[in-house]
Amino acid sequence: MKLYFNRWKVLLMQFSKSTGYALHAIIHLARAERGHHVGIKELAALLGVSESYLSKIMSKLRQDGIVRAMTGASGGYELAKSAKLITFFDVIQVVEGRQTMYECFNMDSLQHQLFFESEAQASDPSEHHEGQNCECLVKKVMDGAEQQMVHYLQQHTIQGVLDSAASKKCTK
Amino acid sequence: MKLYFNRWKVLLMQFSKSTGYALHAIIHLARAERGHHVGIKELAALLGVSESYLSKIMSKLRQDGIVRAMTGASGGYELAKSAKLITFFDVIQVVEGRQTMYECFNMDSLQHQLFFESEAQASDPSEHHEGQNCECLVKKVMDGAEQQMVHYLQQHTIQGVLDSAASKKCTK
DNA sequence: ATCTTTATGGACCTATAATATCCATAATAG
DNA sequence: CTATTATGGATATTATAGGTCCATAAAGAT
Ligand code: SF4
Ligand code: SF4
Repeated sequence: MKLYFNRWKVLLMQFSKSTGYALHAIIHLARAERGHHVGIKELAALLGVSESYLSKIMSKLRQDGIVRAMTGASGGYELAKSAKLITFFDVIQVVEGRQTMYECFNMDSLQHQLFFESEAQASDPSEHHEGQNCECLVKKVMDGAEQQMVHYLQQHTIQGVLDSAASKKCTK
Repeated sequence: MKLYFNRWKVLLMQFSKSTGYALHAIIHLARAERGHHVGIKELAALLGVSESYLSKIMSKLRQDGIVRAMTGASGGYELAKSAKLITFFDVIQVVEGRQTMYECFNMDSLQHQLFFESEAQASDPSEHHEGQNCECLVKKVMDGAEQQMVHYLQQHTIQGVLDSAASKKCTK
């Protein structure tokens, strides 16, 4: 029972499950008391994911300075800095990477060259991407869209979510 | 030569190449004269992609009312509406789908329930997602971020890019 | 010192989405 | 009727997401 192109199971352009795991793990750490280490066992059980897999994600978070880890008995993870200083973007970036969301698929394509034909006679086409003053508008719009999202994610911290949750209390 | 987890080739959260193809194809159609049909051969050659593959994408664009198609000799594609009325979002949505970018990975997880523990004693947990007034803040931030991007993409039309390209002329 | 607990990182595996090709069929102009 | 062009089904290929297993290292407890 495979799904074919016309019935395309379009799932693209989604955050990975790993991002969800990372966010929820961080939030749990933020709720723990200062100085207390939370083990991978506890985290994995909480999120309903295997310890092996989650440990890979936690390890990346450690390498990026979001959390601290300690081995040995009564070891585990804790936040490396205040939850006020950890934005959604920080966490997401660790898992999803740092490339731009839209990459030009073919700079050698005929159309790409046509896009710069206006005054491409004088200089060589590849040079046009260096200077900031002469950028392709397609790419510009796509990058602009990404920036909108990034900016929003940079403005929302883990602490912010905790605070709102505490104060709001789901007013029904 | 495989890449392993620690060297994760993080490419996630990117627009697909298909989106690039779709956008560039639409732009080419917008530049063509009114009433003229552009064949898949021309488009595929222009973008440097196979005719078979591009035709799938064009077919989806047709189903969504972005372009019109005509079979037979001197057939091909043309825009179904003015380029002023086609936003980046319209095109992207066809290829990338319509789901939200962040999907909750596990509503049965212990943490999800903890998040709603505040007043979850009275009613059942699954009901909390129905009402708009009591939404999870993690999900809310993620959806908010998506909305920022979507809104931006909805404000930029294909015609807008063509106009800017014509007027600006890469002022060096 | 030795044992136990816990994180780390390498190698491997599997499922699925993204990308691509081939071909039979339908529709249209001339 | 014929040449041309889009359509859609079936299939193949490749890359990535998602997940497992195990040997090793580090740190606390005995
Ligand atoms: S988006 Fe612009 S710069 Fe990128 S390939 Fe297309 S025409 Fe070239
Ligand atoms: S993001 Fe919120 S609603 Fe979604 S699974 Fe996590 S706690 Fe539940």
